[in-house]
Amino acid sequence: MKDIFYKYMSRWTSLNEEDQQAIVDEIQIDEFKKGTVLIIQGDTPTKCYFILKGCVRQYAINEEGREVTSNFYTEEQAIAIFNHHKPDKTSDYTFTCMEDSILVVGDLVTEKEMYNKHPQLETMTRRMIEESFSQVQEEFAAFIASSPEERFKTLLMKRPSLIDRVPQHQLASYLGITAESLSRIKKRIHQD
Amino acid sequence: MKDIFYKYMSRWTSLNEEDQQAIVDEIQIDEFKKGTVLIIQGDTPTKCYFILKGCVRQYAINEEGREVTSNFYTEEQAIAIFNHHKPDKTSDYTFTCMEDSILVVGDLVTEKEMYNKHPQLETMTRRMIEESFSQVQEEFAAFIASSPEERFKTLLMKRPSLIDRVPQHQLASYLGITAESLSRIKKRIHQD
DNA sequence: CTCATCTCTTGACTTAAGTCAATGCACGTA
DNA sequence: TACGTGCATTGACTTAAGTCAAGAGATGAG
Repeated sequence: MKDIFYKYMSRWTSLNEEDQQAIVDEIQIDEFKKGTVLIIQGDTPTKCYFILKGCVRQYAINEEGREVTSNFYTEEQAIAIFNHHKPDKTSDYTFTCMEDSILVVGDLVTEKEMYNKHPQLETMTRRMIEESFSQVQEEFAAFIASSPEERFKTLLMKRPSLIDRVPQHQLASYLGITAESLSRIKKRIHQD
Repeated sequence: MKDIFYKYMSRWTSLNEEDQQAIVDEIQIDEFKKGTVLIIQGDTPTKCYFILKGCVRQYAINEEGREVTSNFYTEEQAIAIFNHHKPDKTSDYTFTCMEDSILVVGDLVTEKEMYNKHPQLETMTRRMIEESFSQVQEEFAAFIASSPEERFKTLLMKRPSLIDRVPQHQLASYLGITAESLSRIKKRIHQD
């Protein structure tokens, strides 16, 4: 499992193998059962996560008490929650495992120590964050410009595995439509 | 004008005043006329920008030849475009000044030198990027969960100055609806 | 001043998404 | 096995967003 993280990290840094291995040796990897709640909406998270295997859903309960899914994280994605600019530092979202998962667990409290200990780690994470940020910006721009049917088609193209891994009504929520509408869109598409 | 940037920067770093001033002394500030194109879709940008005064629109021409607006940047916002993960490093968007603007201009080529010269600069930019990223994630999640009317209301609440500064049909595009629909939504709201 | 261009509103009409409800199927637990 | 729960589909109906087009007003250039 650590190989996966090692390989992933190699994309981001010019650390020599020794330093890179030192970082990898220090990371904590845990297994979580399907249904595990990693972070609860309203709580202040002390951990961050990187997915080696599995799928994690990000959702919130809105003012009407309904669940609204805002993201699914899968293999080789970091669950990037930055809340230190918020006064109370609480998370607006709940994160749960949609299936048995294996995650790298980072400690937000000792984050700074890690940066001091491995000076190039900050460059690495900055670049990782930049890519994630860039991708989210692109996805957001595409979402704005798309109809619900186009959004579903994009999902089929870019993240087909989600279809098998998460319930359709949650996918619908993630696409900003109702489960009924998604059902109809699927029917329409399969007739084409 | 440099005061604005200095004050903004103070939020992000524990640099002493001297170091901070050194960075501020080094930055380049330019004025741009309304209509100036900063970055053209398809080109490879060599500059990045931070807005001291003014408004910049991000848009793309889609496959049907229509303009789709995906963001407006206003005072104290960085135009954060990270494309080094793309093979050809080109920008998917065009950026134009919606009004006369004053911008901090950063050079992407000498970026690394700046980080080496001011070691804490990287921490500062990482934290700035983290906040921007967090905000975009929140906006994206809210967008997904909202109806067009709710999106407009949110815009009224969070960024009211955009109403006076950009044409309504571009606002509509940014909200993912047609100009006609936005007109109708405004009418509906003003009757309430 | 005239004219062209751009922007916004509005009406008529269409389309698709939302709401409510019912049905059937799959799965997990006792 | 029976039952409860969760999920997906479907129908009836409503609502709102999209499309097309026209009209009016504002602005800038010649």
